[in-house]
Amino acid sequence: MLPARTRVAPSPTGDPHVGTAYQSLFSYALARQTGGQFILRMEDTDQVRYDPHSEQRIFDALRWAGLRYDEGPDVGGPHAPYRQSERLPIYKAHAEMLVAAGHAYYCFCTPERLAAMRKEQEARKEPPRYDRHCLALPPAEVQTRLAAGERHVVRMHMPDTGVTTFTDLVRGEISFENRLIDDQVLMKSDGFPTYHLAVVVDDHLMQVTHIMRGEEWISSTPKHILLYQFFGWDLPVYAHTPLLLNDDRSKISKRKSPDKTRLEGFRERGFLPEALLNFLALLGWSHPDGQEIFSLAEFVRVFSPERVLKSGSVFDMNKLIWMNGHYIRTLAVDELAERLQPYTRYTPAQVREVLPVLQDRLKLLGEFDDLAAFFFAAPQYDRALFSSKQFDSAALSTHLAAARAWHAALPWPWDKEAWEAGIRQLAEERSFKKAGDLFMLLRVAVTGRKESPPLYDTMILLGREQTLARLDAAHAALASDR
RNA sequence: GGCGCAUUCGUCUAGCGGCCCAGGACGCAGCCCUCUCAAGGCUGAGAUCAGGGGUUCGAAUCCCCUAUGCGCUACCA
Repeated sequence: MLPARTRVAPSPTGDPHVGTAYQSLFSYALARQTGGQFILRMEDTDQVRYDPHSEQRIFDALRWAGLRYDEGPDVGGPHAPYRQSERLPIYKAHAEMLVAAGHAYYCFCTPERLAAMRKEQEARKEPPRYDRHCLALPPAEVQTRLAAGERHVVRMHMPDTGVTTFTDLVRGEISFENRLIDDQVLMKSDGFPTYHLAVVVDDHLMQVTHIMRGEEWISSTPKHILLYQFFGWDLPVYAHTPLLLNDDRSKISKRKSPDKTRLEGFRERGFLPEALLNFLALLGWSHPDGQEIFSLAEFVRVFSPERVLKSGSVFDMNKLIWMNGHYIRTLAVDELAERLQPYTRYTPAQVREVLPVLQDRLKLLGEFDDLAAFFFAAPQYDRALFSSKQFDSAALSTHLAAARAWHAALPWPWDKEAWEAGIRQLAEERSFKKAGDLFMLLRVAVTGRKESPPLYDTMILLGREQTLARLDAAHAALASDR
């Protein structure tokens, strides 16, 4: 395959969106596997929704995800600028070319007239579309109104006949009747282009060969194709990917899925970018061998647009969390410790020390401190955790004292086999119904929790002094609570 | 309303005419391991392949119709 030039074109309108990473993933893979380039372009043509901080956050989010782009606003490239707001003269010139050729026209209709028109159309059960009021204006009048500086837009003059057909790489042939397509606004009255003009002009000028985008764009594609034809340009290849869905199967949205849409949210909670990317890849594509776990490099190698899925996928947070845990388990301790640094208040040495017993229990990096806390600070005992069906707190208290004395007498370093045998024997001597009950008593005493890594490992990590101190503290807590 | 796209276990999917009375993954249940929680291993429940017509010796797979869902229908992308 010839080198593909692909692009992702987010709008800097707020929080970096998961869809940007999702779309980037496929475009990135296609560019990389063909030895082409992947481009980032800022579609900042909406002055109303524009957020000045958004752009930098998008750069950071893509960098975090590991989706390196070859050209973009912050890295430059042969087709700069990569920010649409800095390309206004280009769009203006192209819009004028279209007008000159009769493929577009000036429109002076006010928002009020447009609104009234739509209302009427709706009342008559007609599809809402522009009535071409300004197409009929005499050229002389257009010139005088333009010269007078009257507010206006440029509209695309759609053909009244014919069918626009294109072959989508993932869905096959798709056709639209030209006469049913509205006369799309190309240039807004504020001098900015709309998406439709800007995307076509830029994709052509930037020599984009493959356009991969969400399926919500399918119905806009004929407008874009017609523009290519009006300009006399070669068409790019289109491939529309399935949508990411909310649990109710509607297009994923911040309002319905606040925990799934913000890219920064995934980072904050401690998802590994490789897990997120792997998961997203599976939402829009399937591996030819049915493999579910694969790296970005592997994805780049085996990706093919033909295997892109056709229907939208519900974003299953549960599975992502599972996958994140899986990736965490595959990491070497040193590597994991490093990755935990932004998420923990503990030192790298501390993290490395306890990680071996915590790694299998970690699903999100952000949960590490909660899991590790008892290693580094004496627990605050929750009296309820000590409750036993068999013993009252007085009895529990004496058992703890006995266990403490037994540990104190055990030669350090404690041997695992000897230690465990000792605990079991002690449980029997103190007439515990199950040895496990004694283990649990000690677990709560040592960790302040009912779930923890294996007791022996935990005590060894804590050390003799700290273990004895906690047994004392628990004993005191139980004794004072009467 | 119009146009478009889609439709296999709860969810993500495999399947491109016979190997499928449908396989895998997450989740769920049980068992094993086990001092708890995880991790891991095993087993199981779970889909009349949206419905109806065709085509064919044979259809989840091809064709048509219907239904449903979703997307678009802005001087937002």
